Amino acid sequence: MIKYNSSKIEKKWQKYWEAKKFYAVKDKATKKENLYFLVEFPYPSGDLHIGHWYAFSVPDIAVRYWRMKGKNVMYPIGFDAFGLPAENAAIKNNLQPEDWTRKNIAYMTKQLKSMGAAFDWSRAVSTMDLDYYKWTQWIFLQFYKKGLAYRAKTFVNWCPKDKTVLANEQVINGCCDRCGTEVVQKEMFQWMYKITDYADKLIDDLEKVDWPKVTKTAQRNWIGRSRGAEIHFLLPNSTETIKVFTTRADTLYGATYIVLAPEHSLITKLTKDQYLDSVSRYLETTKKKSELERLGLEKDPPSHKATEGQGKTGVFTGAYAVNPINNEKIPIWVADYVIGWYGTGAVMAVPAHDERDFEFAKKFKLPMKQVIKELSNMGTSNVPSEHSVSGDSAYEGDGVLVDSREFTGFKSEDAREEIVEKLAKKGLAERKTNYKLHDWVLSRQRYWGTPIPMINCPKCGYKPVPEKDLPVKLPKLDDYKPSTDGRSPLAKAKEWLKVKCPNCGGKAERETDTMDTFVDSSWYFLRYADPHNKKAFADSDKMKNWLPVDLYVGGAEHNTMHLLYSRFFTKAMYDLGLLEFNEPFVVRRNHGIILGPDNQKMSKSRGNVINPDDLVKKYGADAVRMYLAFMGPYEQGGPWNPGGIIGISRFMERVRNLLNRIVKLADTWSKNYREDTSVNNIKSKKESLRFYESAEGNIDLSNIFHKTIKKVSEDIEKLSFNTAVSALMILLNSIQEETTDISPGGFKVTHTKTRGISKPQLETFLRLLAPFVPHLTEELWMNTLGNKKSIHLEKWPEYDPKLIVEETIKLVVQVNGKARDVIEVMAGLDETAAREVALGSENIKKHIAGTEIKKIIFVKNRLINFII
RNA sequence: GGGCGAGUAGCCGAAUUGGUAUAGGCGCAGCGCUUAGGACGCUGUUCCCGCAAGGGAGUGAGGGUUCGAGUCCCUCCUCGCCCACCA
Repeated sequence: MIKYNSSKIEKKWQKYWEAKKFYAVKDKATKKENLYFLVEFPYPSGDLHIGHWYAFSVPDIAVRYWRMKGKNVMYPIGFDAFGLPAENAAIKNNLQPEDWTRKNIAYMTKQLKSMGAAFDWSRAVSTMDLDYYKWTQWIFLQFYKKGLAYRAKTFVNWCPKDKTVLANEQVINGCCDRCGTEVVQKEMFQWMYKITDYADKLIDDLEKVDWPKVTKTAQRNWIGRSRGAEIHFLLPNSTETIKVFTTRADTLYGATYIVLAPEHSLITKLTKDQYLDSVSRYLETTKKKSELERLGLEKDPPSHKATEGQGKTGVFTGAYAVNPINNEKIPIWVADYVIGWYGTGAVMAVPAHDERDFEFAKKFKLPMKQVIKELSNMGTSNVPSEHSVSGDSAYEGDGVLVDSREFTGFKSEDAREEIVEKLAKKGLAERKTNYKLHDWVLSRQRYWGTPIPMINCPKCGYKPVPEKDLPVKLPKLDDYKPSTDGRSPLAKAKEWLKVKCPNCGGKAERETDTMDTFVDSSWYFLRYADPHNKKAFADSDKMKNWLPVDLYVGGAEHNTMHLLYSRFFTKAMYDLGLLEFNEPFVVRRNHGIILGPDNQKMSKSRGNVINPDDLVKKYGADAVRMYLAFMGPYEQGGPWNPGGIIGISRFMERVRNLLNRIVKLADTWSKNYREDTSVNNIKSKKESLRFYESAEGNIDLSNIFHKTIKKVSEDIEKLSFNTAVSALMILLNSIQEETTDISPGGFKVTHTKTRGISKPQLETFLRLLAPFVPHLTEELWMNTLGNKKSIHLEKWPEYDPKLIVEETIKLVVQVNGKARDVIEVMAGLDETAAREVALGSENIKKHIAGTEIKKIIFVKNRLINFII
């Protein structure tokens, strides 16, 4: 056999497909429905890892399948080119970020092409291209006009190492998600996107999309909608009130003190003189605390366990507030367990019914008052509650109110309504919904990003760059390193900085912050529909052809970042009349992560990194693709099994040998021996030939063929690639059992079972394999079988439901639920006949002998169960 | 602490949704390939008793529902991911 030179053959076909422009999809194809399959575009880190292969080459199977099914499938690719890692790497290597990134893009493009995926390179976009970020800026301006982009002073997450602000979503356990440095809180002026305007829609519209449950719940929790009320606590001798947010107005009678976050604006005003010292000391210490310390967490990132016994801290202000429901005077404390930015930054503490308040009250010996009783204790009010105040925990559940004047006896859910209602009439409360979601801080004090198209005029303030002046080009800077003062490096571009105010024409300066990379990637999927448009981010007719995205495959790490931002962009652009849909991705599927062979996350320091280039060199791209599809459920990922890929390699070799043998045999025989009856073994050889040339093929194989077509089709549609590969292996096993086996030296028939396979059947087999191993099947299709047109332009085989129906089935015969025999019977056998057959079995007779059959359970075409 | 998911052979994993548990692959073992070679072919491969026929046990642990449970319900254990003082 000729050795299969995978790298040579794969390159050959990649060039052929590219030259023929197979994958450059037209916006419209006659009589073909458009499908838009999207994978998350890669960050140009410089090297394609196995995870990229998993993310891109496996969905490519579905892309190729749907193309063969007659759809016009767009499968675009691009680069998320701006961002911190590129800039940091460039600093390290003493290069310009642009040069570093362009070099990586060039190299990764080469690597990506080696996958043999059906990417449409003619639509490739890169977020660092002027043509692209012009529109990132343009969209910013549209948002700005509608008040969806604004500048404000706010507490932000500041990474001291990367010297930039981070969005909330980019802070993991109080640390920078890029470098792991502990984040500090800083109050700064920042540009923000008003994503909070869309909080409700972002939650409610999750109903409309087919997304993984985890992603949906992650988004719901992240947005964190909670419905409750704001209650006003009065300050004696003052017109001011302290507003607190609560979801538990039913516990209002149990409020025994008020807690203000250290950031609360009223603290200095209301603190009594003799407490000023201790309060200001407390504020100082909290300021110095990191997020982690404030949470009472250990600093060690791996554990992050709550430190035992450390407990809560706080200080009394000397002031009191009046509970509006019962006019009780309760003390006002300051404690950092209350978060400044959430709700009103103040809470009413109900230690009897809230764990945190309980802990605090216990430590500072503050009173506790039980006002809720568990429902199970109803009617037995003399029995002390299990969760009495003197216990060691608070009762946080709903129940029945006690000690709450006219509301005593109310159920929690009713009391919540009634109490707020009563106070609202006096203007002392209002219903309120709060969200955990913050506005999205989009400005970054770094160089390598999209410049924010704003101008700061000393007279007129911030003014947008006129649209005609877009793009605001990112200037080349010799020293682009971040500065310690928090000012963006762009401030160093002295000439670039100077600009006329669009309002008054006076001297002004450009905004020097750049945008978060997540802004760039929040709309890239729109650009693919019309990537070369000079007049708009995308033409609306072209968008109609493709959008919204039909299937978006990517990693679960984007659940609360990219996927949330993209949805916000889509909704905001929809409201601006720029889009005709308000959800960007109809179907979303998360892929798993490939771990190292040691079941650990791949990392250089662990030395468990699998390099796809080496694998491609050794086994070929086809084998790598197919193995990744085969190794397990796609959503699950899992450890890389170094031995496993050999199985795929063997499978491919068997396919090759099968084709080569049969074609060679057929050729030789049709040329030399068709009419010759004198040669030994002529019968079986002739029979093989007859099968090969017959149109209907081997009837004995048609059942397995049609079953496989059905199975593989359904599995690909479900993205259940591993079981699809399995089915193909089973098919090959069946074919080989039924086919001529020839030794390499000659035409010796070694098996008696030989029945042969027809050319149409072989071709069907290759078509089924084409999405999985595009290069191998193309080689066999065009070279071995001599077809003129590419297999990737072929139609996907259809199955005939009639040929899937089994003639016989295996009837399982059970006695008392235990399988005792399996009998092959005609399909569709009814109970009476089945019982007769089953009772004929010796083994069944043995088990039933001497007893009476009490009951028979019969499942057609499956089993019969005798209960004795 | 909360949420979600998972646990099946030596390993990766299947299982028509409640109907023969372990398909397919890896690994391992045996045999074959009238020249070698293997990324070749065939056969076997859950455990225990048995020459075999056959029987018993068996899907993290324990219990339940059912003629029948990997699948449904309850309790618990382990692992993974996400969130986390959000009032």
